[in-house]
Amino acid sequence: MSEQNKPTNFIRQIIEADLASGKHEKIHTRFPPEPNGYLHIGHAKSIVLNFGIAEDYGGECNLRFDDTNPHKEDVEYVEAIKEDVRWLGYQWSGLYYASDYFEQLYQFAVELIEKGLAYVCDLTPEQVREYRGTLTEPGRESPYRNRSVEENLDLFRRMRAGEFPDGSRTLRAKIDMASPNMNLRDPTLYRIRRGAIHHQTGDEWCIYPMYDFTHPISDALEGITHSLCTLEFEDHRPLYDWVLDHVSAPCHPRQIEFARLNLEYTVMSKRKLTQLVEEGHVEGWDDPRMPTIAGLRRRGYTPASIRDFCNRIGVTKVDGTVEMGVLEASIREDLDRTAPRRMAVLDPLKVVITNYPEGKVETLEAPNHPKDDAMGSRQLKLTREIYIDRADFRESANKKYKRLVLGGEVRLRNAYTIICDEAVKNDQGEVVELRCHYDPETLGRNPEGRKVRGVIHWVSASEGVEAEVRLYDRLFRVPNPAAEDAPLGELLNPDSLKVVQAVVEPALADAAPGERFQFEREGYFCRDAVEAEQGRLVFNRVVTLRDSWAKVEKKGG
RNA sequence: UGGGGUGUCGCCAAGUGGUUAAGGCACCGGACUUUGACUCCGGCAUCGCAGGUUCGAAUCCUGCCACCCCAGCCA
Repeated sequence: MSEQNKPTNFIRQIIEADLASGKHEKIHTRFPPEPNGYLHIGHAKSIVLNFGIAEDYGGECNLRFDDTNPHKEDVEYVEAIKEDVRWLGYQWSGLYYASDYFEQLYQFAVELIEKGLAYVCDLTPEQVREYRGTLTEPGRESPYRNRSVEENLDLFRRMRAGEFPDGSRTLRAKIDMASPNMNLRDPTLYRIRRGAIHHQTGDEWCIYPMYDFTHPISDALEGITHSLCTLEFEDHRPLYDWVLDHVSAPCHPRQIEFARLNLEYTVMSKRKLTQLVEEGHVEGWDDPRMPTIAGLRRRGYTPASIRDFCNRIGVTKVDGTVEMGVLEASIREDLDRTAPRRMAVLDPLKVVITNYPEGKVETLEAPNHPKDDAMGSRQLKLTREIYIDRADFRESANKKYKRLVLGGEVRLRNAYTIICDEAVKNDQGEVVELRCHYDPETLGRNPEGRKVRGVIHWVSASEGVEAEVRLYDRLFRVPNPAAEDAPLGELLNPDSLKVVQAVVEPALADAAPGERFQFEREGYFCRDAVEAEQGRLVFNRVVTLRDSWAKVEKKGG
């Protein structure tokens, strides 16, 4: 897989330069999710970047939960996130929580107060907003801005002691209310959250530090060398640096921003993903149509394919949108190499092979992979009655159609050729059964004097096994749902899931949960692990095969 | 109308004054084929616009234009 090709990007170039110049001997990165939701493919980009750099430069990467807002967070998410990171194939050097640093953070805040660089402000949230000014007008200084160090120290201590109600006071940095950068207009450092039970620290604290104060210090305490985050934090970098410049932190990591991932035909924001789940448009966070790691996993994506995808799309500061085709190409490339082949008929049409003895069951050997003998083979069962896919028969067609037509001949994959003699119809004129005869001389060799161009898949009617197959497609009908005005629910692709009752070859009956196959001529499928717990045989379509016939057909083939 | 960013093929993305402007995905031809798959061969851009500097510019300068982000006691 193209995964071996070492990625290069502007961040890696910075790191290589820092290593070459001796600025750093060892690189230390971190992946810092807030445990307030499930990870998605956009997080995978960050994970592959951070852990990939640590791997490639002999450094380390921490997993750190940015848990400074107890209102939104939960242990359920920390466990899910750990599982997802591991599943993607990474092992963190250190597992930390920003909440591990609450006491140290408090002391650093005290240090700022003592330096006259932070103050307790009694403005209400509404007043703070008014005082902040606008994008084009400077803000005004808070009337509490010049309290004495002693008073600030006292008030901050009492904030911690729980003496003041939520929203009544904050600790603010004293920077510049006229700064063109809004983040520098005396940003909030601490707020009061009295009733909150934090998932790690319980009720030990009733004041909580803000991201802008917590993040640089957490990075510094862990000895992070390069703090990689997304573009929307570019404006926060001056504040990140201000904090570290004014506090006695052990080091000063460098924040570097890159563009977050946008993928066509899906959404990535936590709010919208939550909406999909809560409004019942999908069955849950692990619905195979979701761009979550859990969803992709259940769909049948491999960790390697996701890593490969992340390396293919690169890392830059350009705010772009990647086509689904790239993700699909990654999983196809992986599964083409690794998935055993099987036959499954998704839209069964019965075929009676009239010259095949009734009751006979012939065992045929079929390779698991056309190009990899090491993958072995499995047994097929041929009988007088079989199923083929409806789409593989037409009463008549032009020469571009290579499948079965009335009077025509086609090869049954891994078996004999058959010639169609009759199409039996019901009262509505629909074809309900085909009567064909086979050529016993064509097993493993071509018939004399004629060329059979088509090959179709099939399954024995009596030996085949019934299975539910879920055909997934893109969740939305528009490339960029987030940019539309209409409610999310109206932008969904009505065909994002089609459930069919299929007949699959016997070997598929004991597929392991999560096991992946190529259903020949159809696509890649994976046995649904959740349904497997109930003993149900359900397959999810990971992705279709590339289909050049569909293009020919569309053009009038 | 303030500040911070970004503009190279349909999509992603190399490129860091002298290269025929990498590569991947997609697309279009063709070969092969017991998967209309895979594989293979071939095709596919003058770099947002306009000026300027230079023997030479996607790369430097100037001026425009377009798009993204910022006014949470969210991250």
